[in-house]
Amino acid sequence: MNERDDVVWNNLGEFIRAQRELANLSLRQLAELAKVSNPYLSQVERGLYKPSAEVLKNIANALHMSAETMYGQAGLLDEDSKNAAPHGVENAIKLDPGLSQDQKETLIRIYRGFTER
Amino acid sequence: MNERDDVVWNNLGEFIRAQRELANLSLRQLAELAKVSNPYLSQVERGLYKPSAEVLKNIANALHMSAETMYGQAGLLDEDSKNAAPHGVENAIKLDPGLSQDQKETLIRIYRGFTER
DNA sequence: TCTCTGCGCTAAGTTTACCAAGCGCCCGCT
DNA sequence: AGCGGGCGCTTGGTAAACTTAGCGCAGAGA
Repeated sequence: MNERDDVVWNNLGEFIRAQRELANLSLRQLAELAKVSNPYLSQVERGLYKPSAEVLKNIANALHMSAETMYGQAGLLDEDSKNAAPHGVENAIKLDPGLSQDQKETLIRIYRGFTER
Repeated sequence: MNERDDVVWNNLGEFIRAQRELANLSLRQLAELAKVSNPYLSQVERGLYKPSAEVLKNIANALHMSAETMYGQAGLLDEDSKNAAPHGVENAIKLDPGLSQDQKETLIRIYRGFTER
């Protein structure tokens, strides 16, 4: 864990605290909503701990924000949000965010096996 | 952590192992790519441990898939955005004039096998 | 044959996320 | 004045994530 990552985690804490205060929630209130102990949340907000994805998701839901946004702030998402143009089965497959690269290749291979004949 | 979650984590392990084998990677190779120890990856694949989001992201990148997909498989994404996926793939398949009805059903079955939790 | 290398797994240890108990402070009561 | 309750924080402790060392097996050469 290098110090660039530390900065990211610190920002995450500040981000959570800012959102919590924006929602007019006390530390204890948010802790209960997010199903974590209040001391732990305190330490997370000050950047002492790196919360797990599970906790991150609960905090996000408690703050009425998407888990993706939370992961983004935590630096846990890919930057490669590369999307292509939509047309036809192959492109729809390539666009689908719920498929892995290998799954996409598998589906496309099967699809071509059906059509190229 | 109730047992419904355990099932999710188990599926995650199987999912990772399947993807790894699809990519023709040995456990040690993927471990190095994902910057984790190979015994740990082994236990993750067998559902003994619940990897942190950090590890999940590294594994996803090593397998050339998006971190979101990984989180989705791990059950770490929002429930309220669970239906947000437009399923453009299924529609594109159904609209494709070059596929027979059986072929469409086959493709959709495989697709759902990939995306369902 | 025997050795070498890579495979997946086990065992034991270290690190770290997370919790329960409790402290000190401030503010609103009476 | 005293007291009660909410605030955020510190302090141990437990459990779980993660690592290092090493086991046994299978296949490939010499």
